[in-house]
Amino acid sequence: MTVPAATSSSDTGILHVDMDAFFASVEVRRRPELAGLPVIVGGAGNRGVVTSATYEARRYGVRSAMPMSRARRLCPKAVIVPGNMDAYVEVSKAIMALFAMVTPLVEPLSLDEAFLDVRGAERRLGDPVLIGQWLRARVADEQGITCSVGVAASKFVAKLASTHAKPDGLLRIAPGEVMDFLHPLPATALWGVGVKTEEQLTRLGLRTVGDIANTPRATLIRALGAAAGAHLYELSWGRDPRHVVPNEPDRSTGAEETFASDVDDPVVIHRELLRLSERTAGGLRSGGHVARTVTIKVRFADFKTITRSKTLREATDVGHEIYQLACELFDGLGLDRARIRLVGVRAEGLRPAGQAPRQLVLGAPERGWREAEVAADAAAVRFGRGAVRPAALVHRQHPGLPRGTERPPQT
DNA sequence: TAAACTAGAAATCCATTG
DNA sequence: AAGGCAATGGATTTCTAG
Repeated sequence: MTVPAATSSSDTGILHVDMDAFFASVEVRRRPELAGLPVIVGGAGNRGVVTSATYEARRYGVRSAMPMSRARRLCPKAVIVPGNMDAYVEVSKAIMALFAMVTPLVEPLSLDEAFLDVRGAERRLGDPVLIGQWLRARVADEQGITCSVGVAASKFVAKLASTHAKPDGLLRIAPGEVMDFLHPLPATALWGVGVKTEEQLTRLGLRTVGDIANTPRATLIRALGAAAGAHLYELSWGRDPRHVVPNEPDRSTGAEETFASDVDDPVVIHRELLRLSERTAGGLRSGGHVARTVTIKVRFADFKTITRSKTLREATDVGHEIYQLACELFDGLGLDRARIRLVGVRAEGLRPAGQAPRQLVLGAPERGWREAEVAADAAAVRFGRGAVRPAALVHRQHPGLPRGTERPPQT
């Protein structure tokens, strides 16, 4: 990688920092005997997908989000390891702390990547390229993993640059180089262009970013909708006014789970809804939030997926209230032992807890639940998760028995 | 063919309200 | 009085990304 000495990079103050093959890299660092091998992180069960893969595995065509069965066929000698989310969160905290040393203007996109606006740090730390190299060295030293950095004047060019630099590289795109860099790229390189948008673009005969740039705005808006059309047109000319915004508040939190095998027993479904509701409520409480809208998601055996939601007048962070609502929504579907692959529970319309004090209605059925759940939160901190849980969830989880096959306790 | 999980944004449809 | 309209909030789906 080269850093042109004569160029000032002070006009490109946005960095995109992205760990290389993050989960897989952390696994390799934890288990050095895996170094140099094709390693795949993902659900080991028969229904898992690839979460992350080392470059050795990618050479065989393994990609993240790929069904594990397919990945195994592509690369039979790959070492498949289950994820250790706690370990990834820990590394994530460390790198985010490193970013914070550079600037308060850090916008995390996920556990392993973030935008940094370093325009205010130049006097103190040097130009953006220097800062990028410093970050890469520190991440390598302290975490034993590599990362890549894109440097540009805007967020989306910085992101494309880091992708281009991978693995273990840094790329700066100067303002004068943006068009030459951008226009030959396939349209799918643009943020927001996925499978469906690509189909639309192909229908219009548009393959590259340059093709989009040379298409009338109105045509794009007609084909893609107001927001996406205008957005893509602007991006294709290298225009991206979005700022680096730290700490966007959460808008929703939730949990979903795919059964090890399809379930048609409503009792099992309800029990799962309870578990997911408790987890969702725990997420609300740990974030200091309450929510007004509860959404359930049901995916059937044929992969058809529906959602149903309901909005409360009073926001809540109580698992049992969420569970009640989730059950109402599920029962309202009127299913007759349909084969279900996945259920999920989400809480939306988040607001800070304590803003609107909960009215305690004497004799209301949910009275006391919140207190019980807060106590359970505290016990979980002291004794570990699962120390306290609803009775309906106690007789669970025989090790080795696939989820979804156990019978409900007879009443 | 086999398809996790978490999340945000936008589009569409619908009902209510003024 | 009737009808239309905009604004708003909610429900649902769809698309995208890591």
